[in-house]
Amino acid sequence: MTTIKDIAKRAGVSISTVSYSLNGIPKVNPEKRDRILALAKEMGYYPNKQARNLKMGSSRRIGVFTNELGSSCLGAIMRGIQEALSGYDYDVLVATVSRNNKDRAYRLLREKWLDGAIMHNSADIDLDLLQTAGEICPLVLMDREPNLDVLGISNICTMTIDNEFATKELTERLVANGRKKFLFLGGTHGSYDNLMRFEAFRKVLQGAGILFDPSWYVEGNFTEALGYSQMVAALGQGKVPDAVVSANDEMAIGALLALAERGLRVPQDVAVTGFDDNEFARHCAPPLTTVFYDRVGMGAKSVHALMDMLQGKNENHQILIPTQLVLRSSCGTA
Amino acid sequence: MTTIKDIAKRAGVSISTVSYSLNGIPKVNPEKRDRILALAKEMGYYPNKQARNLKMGSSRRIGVFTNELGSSCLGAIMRGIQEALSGYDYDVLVATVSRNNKDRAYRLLREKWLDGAIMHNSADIDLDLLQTAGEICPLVLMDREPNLDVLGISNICTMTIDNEFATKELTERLVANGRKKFLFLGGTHGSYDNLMRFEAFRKVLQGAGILFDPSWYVEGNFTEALGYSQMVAALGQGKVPDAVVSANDEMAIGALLALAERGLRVPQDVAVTGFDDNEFARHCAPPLTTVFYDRVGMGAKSVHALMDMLQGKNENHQILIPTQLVLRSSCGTA
DNA sequence: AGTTCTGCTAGAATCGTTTCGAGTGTGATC
DNA sequence: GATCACACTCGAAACGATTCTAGCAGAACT
Repeated sequence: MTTIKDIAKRAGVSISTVSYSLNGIPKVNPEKRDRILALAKEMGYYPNKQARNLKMGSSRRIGVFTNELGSSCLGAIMRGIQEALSGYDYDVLVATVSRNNKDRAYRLLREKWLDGAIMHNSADIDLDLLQTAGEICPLVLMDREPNLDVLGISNICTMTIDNEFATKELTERLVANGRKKFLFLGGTHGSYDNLMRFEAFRKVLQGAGILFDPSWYVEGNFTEALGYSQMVAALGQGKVPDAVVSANDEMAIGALLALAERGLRVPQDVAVTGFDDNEFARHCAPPLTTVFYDRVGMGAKSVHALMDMLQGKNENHQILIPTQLVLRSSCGTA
Repeated sequence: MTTIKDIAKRAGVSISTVSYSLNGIPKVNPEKRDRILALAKEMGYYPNKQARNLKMGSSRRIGVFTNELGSSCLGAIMRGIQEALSGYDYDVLVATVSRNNKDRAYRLLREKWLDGAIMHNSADIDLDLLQTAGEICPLVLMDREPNLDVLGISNICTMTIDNEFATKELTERLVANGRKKFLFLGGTHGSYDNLMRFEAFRKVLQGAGILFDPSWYVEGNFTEALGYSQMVAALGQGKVPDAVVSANDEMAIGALLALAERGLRVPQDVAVTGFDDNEFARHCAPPLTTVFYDRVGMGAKSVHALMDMLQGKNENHQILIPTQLVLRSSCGTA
């Protein structure tokens, strides 16, 4: 590691002169500055960010917290984050946080001097952790109720998918298609997305004068496995719908499997829809009608929101991510 | 930010005493130490890692470099990395590196004081970047030729999938199934994985006395789109195989689409295989025979390898990731 | 000639830690 | 009573940077 001191010694000047030269502060004799710059290059000098940040009181680092690192969804978001961040001189620290390892998350937040953080799938993150986080640095919250101001947390942006519009569009389509017996395959209890999707769904049915039996809401956890088993259970109880609206794609896939096993044809007998437009939605049998939203864009937007907040702009901003209905054969109206 | 100084002042002791107490160094009067610890807690003290690391000369941070952040494959690896890392007190910095943004990668490496780095998809990373990286910190290289010692790079582990075994198993199965006219759907030129897979494939055919026309190797780039278009092109040129071996799942899916469009039945007319056991391999029509390997485990192993190297153990170790054939209906022998 | 201004440079303090070396007071030993 | 070990504590120097303050030339003014 060559340091600023080494350069100063070799150049026969003081460290302040070197620092000024390196930072382009126009105090130094241009000739001398060029000599120092050349020397720095020759000696392979790279500034020690650790020291620099300590002195400057910022870390130029943002954190990304999530509880489901493996998901392709986060992958896309991360890509967006990275791409957007390459414009600013920041880097990214990634950490998983779940209910189990809260203290680790706390420690991370306080020790690492994050300049900002993006919380993904934050519905699963404890409120007091959020509060703590919000006190430390600006935050972008994904998939979380957008009315956090109640808690007195400032310095926060929320970013949510336009679940309402998407589900409305989707459900109306099914209604127009003549479907009458709806089954809703719900996600994890407490999930904001799930709640919003179900609410919008219910409202459309209500508006259309279609009776929805609450027992036809079956609760899954966003996984294919539970989508399958809950669908099997429902069919076993004689709940044979002509439309299954699933809170996400994975569960919809599970439902497709269960329906196929029972000999029910999709979409002739039952229409099935998902949400997310996952990689396999296009490829399953039959291809799944679902809702797309730009995840890479979400990542990028979250970065820009964070950077805005770091500059004192646009606090408590609420970002709504637009959606797009992707019609495929599983819903029978493609 | 409460600092060690604040605590010292409030406790009426010197900062060194506080530091000793906080670090459990048994020099301090136990009573006083407890008092200081309590005070630290009360004041909400968290050590500033930035300062600590500067003093200690390490960052307790590893970097993960990749060129394809969005992939679900990396997602799983990241999960493994995080899980394994939670045992050590390290955190993770993620960066994308491609041929285009080399300087950024260089800067990152030199400025961030990484204690180690994991290079994913490193086949796409320039050699001199690797060399630089290797000089700075220990490295784990994924998907890269395992004979780097030639270059005089030390402090490196490589981690590769057992492409040879997997492809051998797969191809032999197809041969035993009576397939004769093979088409190989290759991945990006220069990819280590692709090369190894093709080599193993060719060897099996040779051993079985089956002639392989080199023009029946069609080059894709691991994407579904090119898998599709290359398959269409091949069929258009009259290359109608009875088995398509694809270097990965995505291209295999593309091929499935192309074959279906031509009215060729899978697996009756054509057997199709993939590689990776992606999320959708199970769900496509027909379900895809492919090769599974434990990506979460790869992440974890890479961390352990890195930690070993940090302790001066097991340099230049080569890790082979075992594979598992996943038989589904697309190959006709399930 | 004396003063002020300007351009450049050096020194020192600082960020929040760790840790060495030196210093204190106490009790045990010679 | 002097010596010494011991337990404890403190001050100060680092780590590698930034930046304030002050100083020193020489030029330009009165």
